[in-house]
Amino acid sequence: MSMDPKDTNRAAMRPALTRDRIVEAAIALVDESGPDALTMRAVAQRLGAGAMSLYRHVSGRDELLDLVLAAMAAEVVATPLTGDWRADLEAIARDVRASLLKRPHLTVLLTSRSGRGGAELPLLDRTLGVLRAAGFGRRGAVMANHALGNYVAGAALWEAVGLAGTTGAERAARRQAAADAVMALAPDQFPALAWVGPKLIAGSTDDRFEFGLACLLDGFAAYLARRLARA
Amino acid sequence: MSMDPKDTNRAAMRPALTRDRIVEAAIALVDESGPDALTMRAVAQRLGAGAMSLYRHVSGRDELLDLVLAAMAAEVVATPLTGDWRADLEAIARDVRASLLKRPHLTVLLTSRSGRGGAELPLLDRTLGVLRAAGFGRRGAVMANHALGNYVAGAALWEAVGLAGTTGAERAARRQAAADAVMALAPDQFPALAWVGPKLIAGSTDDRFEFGLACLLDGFAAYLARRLARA
DNA sequence: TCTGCGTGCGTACAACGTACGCTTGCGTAC
DNA sequence: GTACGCAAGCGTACGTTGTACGCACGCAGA
Repeated sequence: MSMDPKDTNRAAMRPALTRDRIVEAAIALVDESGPDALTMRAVAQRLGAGAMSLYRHVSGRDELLDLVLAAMAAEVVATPLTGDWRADLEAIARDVRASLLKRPHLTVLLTSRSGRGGAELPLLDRTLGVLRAAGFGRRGAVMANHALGNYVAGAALWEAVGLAGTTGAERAARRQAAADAVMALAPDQFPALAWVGPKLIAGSTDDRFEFGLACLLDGFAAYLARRLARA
Repeated sequence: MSMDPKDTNRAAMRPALTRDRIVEAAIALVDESGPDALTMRAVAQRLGAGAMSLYRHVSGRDELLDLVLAAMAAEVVATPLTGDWRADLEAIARDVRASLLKRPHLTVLLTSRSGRGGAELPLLDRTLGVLRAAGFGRRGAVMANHALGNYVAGAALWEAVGLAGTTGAERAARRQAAADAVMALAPDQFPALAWVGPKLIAGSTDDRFEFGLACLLDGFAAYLARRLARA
């Protein structure tokens, strides 16, 4: 009797709860329904489980968020390095940005949370390695890493916040509305804004990202040149 | 009887509720007790009022957050411009960073929220004006503005998250703990990390900010030089 | 004096995170 | 076969949150 397959009165006929399955469900939930949807009850329901069952595998909502962050960090692709430091740093920056923008809701959710888990350590090591090979000293490498990280994080966060309205059409409409609002301002109050005019929303966000990245790397190159000249 | 000063059975003997007073109380609350303390009930209590009274002046928590954001943006000091574009951009970047770091809790709270109010327009106009005078074209000015904004926002956010543990002593301890954790890693797993070693936390955050800022502005200068050469 | 009407607030409700303790089924010792 | 222990799952309950609803009061105009 105990082996009777009909004995499914328990909801036990399901893949069993694990940390990984919980994290996966949480990510899917946020992807579909936005950051506010990440509640313990919703995650549990998605797994066909009761809310309190999650606490057998996760110490609480906070830890779940940390695990989600770690899972995202682990997903950052590791483009093979070429040996050209500039190309390598560009690749790293683009990969990280792409990973963050793939899940804008989570990006917004997670930027207000430090790296409590060490999930970003491989990325950090990669970046520092490239900087070292490029000729940076220890101090310079640390500072350059921070500069690059700050820029990429800031850009991705800004874009992710703007992507909160999910659909592409809605995003375009919002951009246009913002531009119209700016255009409607008194030109004498904001002369520079009036000067740029519609160009304020011209160009893709990709282009903007690349511009800033190029400027930053130009700065790195200049620093390296000065450093080399001193030696 | 109605004019009897003893008629204070109502709690009406208080400065009266206004949007401004509510926003002010909210900011003070977050400053003192962290982002989680910003609840409608807590704000009301700080004003000696009932929770629902706030809703006469503010449509809800969301609008209150927007108002707080606007108040912070309005607080950014406007250092007089010198005419030297590089010095002016540096001053703007430092002012914004300083304003954000003055209230790290609020910075964390607000970065996940786009500028729904137009409070940052004066700043935007200022920056674009400097870029225009520096010789940027419309498109270039917009991109440079974004690059600078992304960097400053990213740096300030990152620092603000780290500053969540309020006291200076606690911050230092946390930094040291993080460094120790990194040092304890297997050097063969993270060779570049082992290479930088204790330098990972050397230097002030101010220095790091200045380094990235200088690199970015070097990149701007290079762009301007190329642009001038083409013309 | 009567009639609004804006301001403040008390109550109530749904949703949240989660502490506590019960049930249930399996692995092992006798 | 029987008893036991243990871990996984979950039901209930509590405190806290944002806020909808409607009442009470004091002052303006008739």
